[in-house]
Amino acid sequence: MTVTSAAATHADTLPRALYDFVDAYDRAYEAAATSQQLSVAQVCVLIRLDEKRGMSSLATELGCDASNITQIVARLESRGLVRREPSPTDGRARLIVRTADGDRTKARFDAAFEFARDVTARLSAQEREQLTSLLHKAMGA
Amino acid sequence: MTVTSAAATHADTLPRALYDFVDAYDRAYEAAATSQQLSVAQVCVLIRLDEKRGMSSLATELGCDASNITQIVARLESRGLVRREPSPTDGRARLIVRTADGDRTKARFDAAFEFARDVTARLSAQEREQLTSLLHKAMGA
DNA sequence: TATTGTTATACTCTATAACTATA
DNA sequence: TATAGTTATAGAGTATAACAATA
Repeated sequence: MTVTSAAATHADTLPRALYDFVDAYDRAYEAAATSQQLSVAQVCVLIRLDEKRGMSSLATELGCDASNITQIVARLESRGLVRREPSPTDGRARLIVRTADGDRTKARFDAAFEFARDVTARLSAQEREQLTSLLHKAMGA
Repeated sequence: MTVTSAAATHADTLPRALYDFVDAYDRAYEAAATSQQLSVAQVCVLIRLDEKRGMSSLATELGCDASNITQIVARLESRGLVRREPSPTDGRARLIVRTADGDRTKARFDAAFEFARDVTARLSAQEREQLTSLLHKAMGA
């Protein structure tokens, strides 16, 4: 998804601000992934491996098919960023583990994704609190 | 589905709220596209055709390669949602035009994308103004 | 020479269906 | 029977490179 937050006359409406903000976020996220030669999908898996876990758990959380996870994990594994271990409790399952190399790559991704830090830096403590609260409310939290 | 997704825990920090909000927005956007049998990329092109325009202009705005646009437009054209016209002023260029059917499909997409309307409905007038303003500031506007 | 757009190619994401091994 | 994961397959997005036609 992509957009131009063009300086439209007075596109000062909330829907437009939402669109532009999400677009900026998504672009920054993808750029950070690309900086580590990763796709967004690969990052989505990599960052969810702070603890070892099974594929079906990942598929559920990411809202995609299990066969999808198989392929993404296979690519991450071929690059040495994760590895598969047999589950000690379930003979069918495999646990995905992020390797030390994967840890370093994730850390570099985090460092490259400056967007959230920029947002934080541009707002006062009170504004940050306000924004956090408004976003929760906007989502129906 | 896209693997761009969300998570389960609920930390009250701004970075986390940003991530969750963008994830919710992206998922809703994709669902609206899917409801019209469109990909997100196809929607991105379709909604930018309120006026006829060339491919390179679209490629620049969307931040992708021109060959990419060629393919997306070809798929939209094969479904009758857009058509290509020769440019009257530049023999190399083609102008992309959204057809009447494309107009209707875009309108149905807009109707299906309820996210922004939901956000609006959940906030008071003052909160909407606050959020709009905070998002602009957060982006460095 | 530079630009507009296309074609060919290759890789990735994604879902569906069929399959295995295990529960 | 149901679940965890894989394989095969196919459609779509994406970029790069090479190309044609025009500016």
